Amino acid sequence: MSAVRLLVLGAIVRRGIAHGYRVFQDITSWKAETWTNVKRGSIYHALEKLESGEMIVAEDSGDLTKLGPSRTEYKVTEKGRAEFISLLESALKSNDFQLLSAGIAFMEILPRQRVLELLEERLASLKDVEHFLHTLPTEQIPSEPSKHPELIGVWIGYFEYMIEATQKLMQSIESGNYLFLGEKKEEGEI
Amino acid sequence: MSAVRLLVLGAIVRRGIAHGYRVFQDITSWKAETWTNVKRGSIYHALEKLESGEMIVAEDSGDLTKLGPSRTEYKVTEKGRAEFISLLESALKSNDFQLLSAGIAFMEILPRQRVLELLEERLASLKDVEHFLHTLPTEQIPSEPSKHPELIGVWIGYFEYMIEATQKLMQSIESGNYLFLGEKKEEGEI
DNA sequence: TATTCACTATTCAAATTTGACTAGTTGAGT
DNA sequence: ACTCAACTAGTCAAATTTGAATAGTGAATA
Repeated sequence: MSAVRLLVLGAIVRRGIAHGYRVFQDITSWKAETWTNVKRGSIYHALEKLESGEMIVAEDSGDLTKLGPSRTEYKVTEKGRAEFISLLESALKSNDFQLLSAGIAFMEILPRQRVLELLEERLASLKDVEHFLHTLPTEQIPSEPSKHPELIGVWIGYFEYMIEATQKLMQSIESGNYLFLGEKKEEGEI
Repeated sequence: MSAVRLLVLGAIVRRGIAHGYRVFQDITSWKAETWTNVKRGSIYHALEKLESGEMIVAEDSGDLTKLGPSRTEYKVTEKGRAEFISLLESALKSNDFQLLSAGIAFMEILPRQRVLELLEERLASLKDVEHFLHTLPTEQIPSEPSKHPELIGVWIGYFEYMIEATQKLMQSIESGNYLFLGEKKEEGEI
């Protein structure tokens, strides 16, 4: 599963209400050319699919006074919000980096403890893959691509980095950074 | 561009001749569940596209004696080989990790010096992105996803790792590992 | 020997992604 | 006033990806 639905739902959730081009603008402004590469077309398609699945509804009212080309504004339904939470949770568990990125972007929508649980799951899965990669045989003059030391090496390094990054993220969350669901600014003790 | 065409062409190049399922088997055996995630359907589609573009040709002869369901065997044409080289070169330049992986898998098909040039280009591009990421503002309580310190941080770390991995790879190639195009086993000096 | 399971091999429809196109609005310069 | 470029907003066809369906063969087993 790609990150498009998660990003689109998240963009509308943040705004409360939004039309396609606004969602596109928001997402591309977040992306920084790197962690997202969502095209306009995919966004409009996702909006159609989400609408037909009753995750979002088109709002006719809104600023009819506004200028510019006509547009359709959408709001997220209850069902859509549930879907958003579900996508967000699997993004944080997934070991796909694009999904993790989107997950981090929206993680404060979940309770702190829940995020830590999900990242713990992710960590376990990353470690499994890393371990598996270490079991693969390599050959100095590789007889087939899967045995290329550089290929295996670069992937082991990647998973090592992902493990480290996940642990650092968890520590940062554990140490009280950011405001998660149900938390208030300026807390003293508790 | 995805890695499918590169992988399919590469798989046929390695075999000299191959049918779709063989290509699928080879690719999935290389992948180790991690660096490729190519589905059967995509391979057959790629074969059709490559055939219609005259990158490969179907061979009717071959082992007619072989058992099992009927199949179509393909060979790579001159044009296809040129395309393969071109895809391989852009894969090694690209800062997409999937493409780099496929590029590494086949890199010995190019001359050593050429691979180093391509990786040098990749390195420059990675450094540009890393520098760009450092210019992005962050906020401790992020007002929008793009300003999330964890998000930016995790991506900076990722590019740092990619830069490091590319440099290590280049050093390994420079130090004489592997046999590239035009090189022979068991060389003494020169 | 009939059944079931696993493997080989391909095809196809449906979902998704991409990139190009249309079209209205605003603002800057001439 | 006129033109041109840039931005806003959306649509659409074509390309690609996905996952399920089909179908043949061999091997095991009850």
